[in-house]
Amino acid sequence: MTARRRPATATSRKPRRAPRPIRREPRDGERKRDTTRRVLLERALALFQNRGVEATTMRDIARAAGLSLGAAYYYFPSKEALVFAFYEENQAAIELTAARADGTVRERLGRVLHAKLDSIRPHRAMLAAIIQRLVDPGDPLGAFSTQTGAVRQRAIAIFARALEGTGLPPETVTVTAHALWLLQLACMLVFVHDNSPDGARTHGLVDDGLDLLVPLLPLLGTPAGQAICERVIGALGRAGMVIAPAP
Amino acid sequence: MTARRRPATATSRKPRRAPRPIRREPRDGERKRDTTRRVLLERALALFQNRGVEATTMRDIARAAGLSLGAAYYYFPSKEALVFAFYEENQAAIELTAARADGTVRERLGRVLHAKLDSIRPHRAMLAAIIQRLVDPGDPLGAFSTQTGAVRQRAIAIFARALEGTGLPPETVTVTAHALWLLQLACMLVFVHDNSPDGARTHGLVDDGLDLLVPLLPLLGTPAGQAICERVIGALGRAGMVIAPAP
DNA sequence: CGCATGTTTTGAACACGTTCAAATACCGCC
DNA sequence: GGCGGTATTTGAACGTGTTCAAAACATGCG
Repeated sequence: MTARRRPATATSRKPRRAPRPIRREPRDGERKRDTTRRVLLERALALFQNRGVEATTMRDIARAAGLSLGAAYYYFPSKEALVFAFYEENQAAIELTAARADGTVRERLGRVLHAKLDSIRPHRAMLAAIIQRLVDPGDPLGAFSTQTGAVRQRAIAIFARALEGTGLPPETVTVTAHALWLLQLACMLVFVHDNSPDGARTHGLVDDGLDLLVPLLPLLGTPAGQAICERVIGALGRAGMVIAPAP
Repeated sequence: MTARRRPATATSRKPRRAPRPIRREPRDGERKRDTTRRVLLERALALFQNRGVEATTMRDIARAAGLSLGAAYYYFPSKEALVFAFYEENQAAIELTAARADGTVRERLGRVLHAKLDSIRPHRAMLAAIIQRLVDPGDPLGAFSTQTGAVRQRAIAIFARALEGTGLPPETVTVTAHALWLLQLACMLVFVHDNSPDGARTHGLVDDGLDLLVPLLPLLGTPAGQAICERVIGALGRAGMVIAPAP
């Protein structure tokens, strides 16, 4: 599969060879360090998308960026860190496209969820390799960790904004936004392994789910619905989970 | 973390050494093959629980069972396979303890969920390492895969039996049992990283959740509830997911 | 320039999961 | 016992992610 290597002669200290010269053109006012880092990340994401995360080795990435293996680790402490960089980039991109506030609640929620799916479609193969970690509460790169808290809060805020037309009290909106974010995570889980054309099956599931859930939203404004929200917040609080309002 | 090894002298072809003699006493009417397999599994699970899955190497397992590395792979094709063996054992154990049919629906469901948590408590450290794979639909060892289908169906059947007193139509019971199984998976996800004494937080969450949900179950019997069930089944069907009735 | 100090780069070494050809044990049959 | 075939066992080798001491480069200062 790879080149055969010689029996590793234990003590073969050669003098350093001259490094291969690969262009890494800097951008405006960019430090050399930042240029190298950016190029490394670009090549890594390209490889991830072409071959998948698992199949891309750190040696591949380093070679594609014209660096040695160790240099790659100098800029990113682990392969995961490169993956997380993608995660952040994706969330920033979606905030730009899906945050419009016109239309009905149903339309706005549909736009957010469909946009999310569309934005990750090119990276499905890649996400399939890491989504397992996303849903692991113990993983520092997981969607629930404190490290990714900022990204998560921004994502939840988008749902909260989409709920603005409902007239529900703020606390209820916050709870519902959290629930919708969880729903989105579940949709991603399904989408990543959906091999129907354009992921039509998952998109259809999103629409069916929203058609079912959105008409029920006003019920959360009734006394009974409020009581349920209170109890959910109470139960989660007792379990040590804090539902923070969106900023 | 592990012992440092010497510089790996590259070309040290020694003749075969005599194998270390470690007792593997057979049980009644057991083939030698089965004895070795059983001992290997026992030692592996013990190591998993003491040190966690990640920290336990296949070399450790082989050594603990008095085998060489290759021999371990002769019996189990991968480390995962050893983990899956635990999964099956655990499910078989819980079926014995949690399948009693007396008490109210609330009591029966509580018994099933609490028993599940109790049964995995000794293995929390171990599950923390594999639960990520459990929730990955693409993983052959995941809870959703066809390979684990038999175990999953048995687990869902337990919930269906616990719902018998509700008087809901069979189809509704089936849907609800699937939903409860999903809920159980979520509880496991929480439980695995719950460091409160005896996992009290998660157990409390289970009770709070059931207190909230069980009183709503009769609503599923109303025409509106029936309609929702129909639509859920329809949506899942269009998405290519089949809800199979328990046997 | 010479030298020191910090930044970047290098590749060998490490432990891991897994594979495999070969060696050894086992067992029925003569 | 000896023979032949199967079952089991062995450990070196492979490719992987990651670490690390040292080398190479950059920059500031006399």
